Amino acid sequence: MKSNFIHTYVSVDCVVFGFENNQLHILLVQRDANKIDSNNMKLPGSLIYDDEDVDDAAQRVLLELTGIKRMKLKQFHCFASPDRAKNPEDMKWLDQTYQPNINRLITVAYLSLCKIDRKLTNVSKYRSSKWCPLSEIPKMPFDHNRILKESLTEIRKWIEMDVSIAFELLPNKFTISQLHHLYEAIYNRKIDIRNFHKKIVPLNDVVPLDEKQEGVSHRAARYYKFDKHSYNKRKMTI
Amino acid sequence: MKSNFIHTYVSVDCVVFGFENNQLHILLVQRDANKIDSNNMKLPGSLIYDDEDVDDAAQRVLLELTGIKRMKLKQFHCFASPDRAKNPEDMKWLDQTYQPNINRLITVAYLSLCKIDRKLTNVSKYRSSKWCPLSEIPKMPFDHNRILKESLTEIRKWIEMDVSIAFELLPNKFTISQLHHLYEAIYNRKIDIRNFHKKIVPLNDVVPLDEKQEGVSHRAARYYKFDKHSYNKRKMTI
DNA sequence: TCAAAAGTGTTCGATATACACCCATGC
DNA sequence: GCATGGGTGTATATCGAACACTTTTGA
Repeated sequence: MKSNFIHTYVSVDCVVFGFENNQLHILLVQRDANKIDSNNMKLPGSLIYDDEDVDDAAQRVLLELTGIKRMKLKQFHCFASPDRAKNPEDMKWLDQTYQPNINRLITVAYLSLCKIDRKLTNVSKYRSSKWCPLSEIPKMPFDHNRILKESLTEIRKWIEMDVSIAFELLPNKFTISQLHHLYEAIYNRKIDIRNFHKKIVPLNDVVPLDEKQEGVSHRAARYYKFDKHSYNKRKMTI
Repeated sequence: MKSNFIHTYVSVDCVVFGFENNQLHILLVQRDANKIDSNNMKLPGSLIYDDEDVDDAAQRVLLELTGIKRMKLKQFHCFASPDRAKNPEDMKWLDQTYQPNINRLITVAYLSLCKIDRKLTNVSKYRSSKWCPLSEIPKMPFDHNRILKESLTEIRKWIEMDVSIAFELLPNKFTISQLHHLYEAIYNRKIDIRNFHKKIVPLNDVVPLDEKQEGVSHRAARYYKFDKHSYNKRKMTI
């Protein structure tokens, strides 16, 4: 009987995407209450409880972080390098935050999506959270930078399998231009707007409203909404 | 400080695909030495060691199982339901095989591929392993049946991202017919052979050999080989 | 009337699908 | 010569990429 089988702690970490000013943002939390600077941010996450599936743990983290129940969420990878939590500072933080002698920590990473204009109602645990533009992500503890990087290829796969996730990132009323910029941000490349329009037209679940933009110094764009119920019946793809 | 954060064991389980007689097969291992029957099979797997990444653990399992180093391998999901190891028989087996009081077990599932005609050199640990046709998979312990089911959608995604994995399942010399049947098996639907040929032609890395089938009672099929090196330089897709 | 973004159509090439016949071989 | 599977070609529809101009609005 082997004695060195691993007995470890397991955490979940969530990469929560938002979209604003034509840029993807990630929701980061402050790691320590006493150190308030942007080099002190991390992905939101938590150790999992003993009666909790990892999916449930991720939902709990998101609920505590945003006040939103049942957010869209997708597990994408388990990170388990033996030295992912071996940085002395990270180990000290684990000691203080959870309990001493966490000698190894495996994490399951999740993707999630949030309308960035939603009012977030942080509960206790997270002193401060912040939407950080993708271009300004600081160095983070553990392997959180790597997790974030891999989440970018995952969000593309996800949107290809299920367009509806795009609309999780947009306000309820949005313009085609916003949707277009979102796709450009996710794929990190220019997408021809004329061809883009043509792809949207056949999507019956993207429905034009009578309402238009107001107070813009150019032709006002029409607002659209996404009909989730109708979509869930017959799936579509962009 | 919460006391009910989980301190758990972590395992890897591998779904190893093979292909023979136009059917996908899965490599299963016998669970107990003393109970020799087909209702006693499971996915190959192992607890991970304390200095081991999950990827390495999966490689180790495959090495012990097949004698092959560095098999193609892809992590696809972490299964962590609190009651996935709560069946009394499964708990008893964990007790006996590893150590007592494994109260919770989380597993990370892997996909892998093997040429089914390779001679496997089992080492110690696995008394017996067996290629089981997909259509004859028995009821297995833990959530292994669910893991297997999810692996089927994963292998499609994988082959779409990287054709070369198809050739991991075929002999070094193969006919277009074999490749065709493999695709039909993976997608579980008929694929028009004429159109299939047309897709293969432009793939420069599938190279025709001078050799043909012998002793078949119909027109002999040409053998092809897959040029892995050439492929790795410029990726192609089917 | 100008600036700025909204919105619209056409052409072309590539790809996917559907479908039917001749070829080589062993019996 | 016939049964069996191997191998090829053509027509059509669909999709994606490239590309330029007119419209609406506020300033």
